[in-house]
Amino acid sequence: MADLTDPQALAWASYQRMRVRLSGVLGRELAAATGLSEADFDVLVAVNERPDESVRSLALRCGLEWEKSRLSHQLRRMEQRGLITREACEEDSRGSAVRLTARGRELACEARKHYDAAVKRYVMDTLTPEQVTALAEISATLLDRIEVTHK
Amino acid sequence: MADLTDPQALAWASYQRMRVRLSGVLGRELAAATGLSEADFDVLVAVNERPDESVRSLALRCGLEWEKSRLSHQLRRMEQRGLITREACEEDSRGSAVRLTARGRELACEARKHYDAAVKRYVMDTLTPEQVTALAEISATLLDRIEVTHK
DNA sequence: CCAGATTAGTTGATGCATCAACCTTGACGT
DNA sequence: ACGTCAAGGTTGATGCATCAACTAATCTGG
Repeated sequence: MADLTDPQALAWASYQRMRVRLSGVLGRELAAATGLSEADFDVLVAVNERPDESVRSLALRCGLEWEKSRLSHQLRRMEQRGLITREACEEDSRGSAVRLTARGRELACEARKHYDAAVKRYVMDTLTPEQVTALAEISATLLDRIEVTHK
Repeated sequence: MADLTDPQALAWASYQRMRVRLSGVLGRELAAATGLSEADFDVLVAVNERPDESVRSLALRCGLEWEKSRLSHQLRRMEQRGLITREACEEDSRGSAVRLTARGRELACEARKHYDAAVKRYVMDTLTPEQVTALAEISATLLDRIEVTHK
């Protein structure tokens, strides 16, 4: 129950700084290249990866692990900008179905290319393969730890 | 210039998920324990760690690596909630100096304890020492990579 | 079949992050 | 000195994230 050791504190500080800077540059490059935010991007990709024409909000929400109000607000903004459309859902008339517009589909592909390239450039080409593996394992371990206590 | 490999894509997905969930639980626990946001916390700790009574906004900004308008907005909100006070700066009459209120100082200590304990619990006690070291190295490497191209 | 509980989704409010525009004050070259 | 320019900070606008309250449709037990 002791405090953090010095190396631990330094490791944490370094991680925090990296996390902030990295998502900063990735978000900025994405916005510069496509005009999309990361939230836009996540939604577009999630919808586009589906084989079906349209996706239920519910399915999106589960895939993204977002709160329902977050998704609702986000979809409203994206609809206003002409990236998606929303229509009634057949199976459940409470639900709604999301469909990409032509522009939405186009941007989804474009953005995916830019984003993956940036991840490659900033992360994958910078770390050794062993480090990439280590990062994956660390992430998986921490995720487990979180999910153990938070149901 | 190829795409991400499958393991790379999985590693990235895992990292992203961990990043979101971890800062989620840490932020939530901090808020539950103290009523502070992470932004509040960062500012309080940064001010409190100074030996001096009051700190210039400029110094804070550099330490936190925040934009000036971000800090200004944050300080306004914190002032309204009675965590800090702001006064004119002697050396440079453009500047402003920040001082913690009694409540601010108290919360800073309280929050630090809770936060460090949570980092220990979720991260340091979960990873092996080697993994902590690896994470620190990975973070430092990525930070270097980012700073090479940006600035 | 119906009453109560769940669930899908929306809405409004608030805090946080960023951008651009602005104001004041200090710095500097001439 | 003085004119110009840069720097410290504030403000307003917008988008994103979360919470709580709400509506409407579905499910479930009796």
